[in-house]
Amino acid sequence: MLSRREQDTYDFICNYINEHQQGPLLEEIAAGLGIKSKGVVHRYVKTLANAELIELISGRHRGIQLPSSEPVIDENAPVMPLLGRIAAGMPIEAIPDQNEINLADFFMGPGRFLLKVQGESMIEAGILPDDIVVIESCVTARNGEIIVALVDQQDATLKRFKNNQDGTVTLIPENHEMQPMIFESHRVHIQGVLVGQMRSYC
Amino acid sequence: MLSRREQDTYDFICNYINEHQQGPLLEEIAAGLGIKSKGVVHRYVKTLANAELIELISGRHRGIQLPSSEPVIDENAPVMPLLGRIAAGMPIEAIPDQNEINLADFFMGPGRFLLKVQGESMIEAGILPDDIVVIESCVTARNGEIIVALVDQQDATLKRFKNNQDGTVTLIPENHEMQPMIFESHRVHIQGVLVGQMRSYC
DNA sequence: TTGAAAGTTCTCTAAAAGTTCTCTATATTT
DNA sequence: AAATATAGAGAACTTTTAGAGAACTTTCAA
Repeated sequence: MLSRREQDTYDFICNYINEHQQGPLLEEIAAGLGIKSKGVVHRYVKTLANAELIELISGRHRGIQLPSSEPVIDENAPVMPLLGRIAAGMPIEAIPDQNEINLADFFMGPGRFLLKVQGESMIEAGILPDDIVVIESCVTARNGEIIVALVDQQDATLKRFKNNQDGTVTLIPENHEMQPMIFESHRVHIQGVLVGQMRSYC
Repeated sequence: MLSRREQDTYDFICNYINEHQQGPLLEEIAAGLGIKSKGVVHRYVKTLANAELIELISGRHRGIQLPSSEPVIDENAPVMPLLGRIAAGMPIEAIPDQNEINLADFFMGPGRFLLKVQGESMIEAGILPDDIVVIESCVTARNGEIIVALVDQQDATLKRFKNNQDGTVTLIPENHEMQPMIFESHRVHIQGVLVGQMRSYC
């Protein structure tokens, strides 16, 4: 986590490189932030380099760069062939421009985790008991998204989310045998939103 | 269970981080709750950290964070943390002896491929349009399995399989608006059986 | 090649923010 | 009535953040 002035320094560097296609001098950063000592700026710059937000070529004039993003190629990538669409019609209709799916790309991402589903409250959304759901951590959701919500710090459930804009929220099960539940907003804390689902039949 | 003011503090922190993308100062919380002493606020904050509702970077200014979804994900290995079961009950019930799922193990195997689902014929089995299904190639199936069947070398469909033992088979859609179809066995060729299913909400 | 310009490393200062106390008061429970 | 949990004030202290500036080393261009 960056302090205020570290953040300022980072913002300045990004803007500068954007405009000039080269890194700023320490003294330019200092002037830009209203700091008189380049030693101070150098301290911030080193912190940013440490956090790998920038790259620093030691000693070099204007040796501040944005990090070179080298795409890492995974040798044994979890890639499976995607043959086509299945339904009535031709035996199997090919899908143009997509002939494989990378499972990692499909499901994985920062802040994501899995939960096993218990109960039938989301059955009409195609989420069955013992399915695995992929959740991305966050604290807010848009209306209509399916979320993991913690009510009163006690009960975690998977439900469709609706903010009623009057200090209450509604958690909607996708099962016509169950009723939507209305809670005061402060009782409901969002743990994450649903981004994927998977099921094994073995 | 949290006391009233602890709950207030937690709500304030969540809202603050939501709006500002950074943690609040103790004095900002104090002002927000109408408390004059930052010592008091610090006591509440420590309780929340203790309950692991927030994370506290000791000493740091604005060092209040929402809990980092701890399990750090290695982008290169198709392994994701499996946190537990979700439903009513405890916040999240841990699953003993299984805390991660390897996507490759979960889905991949020799002779397996993917198909994208078109149509709603299997909707009551939790298989929706645009879902991806994992199929394992084979030429026979047991009753009750969901298979990819090719009828008259022309029409490939995903249906539940039943061998009637009288020279006919029944292909059963999981949608009460559609009718099961009976074919003479020689007209139906099994392409593979359903072993997995996945869906992305992004 | 050489000197100005730029980067690096330091020490020092001060304000801001977090931490740890003690003290008080009011409910609520036993 | 005593014990306990909750709620708040505020003082004293430590650590972090922010900045100034001096001394030094390295880079780079005339």
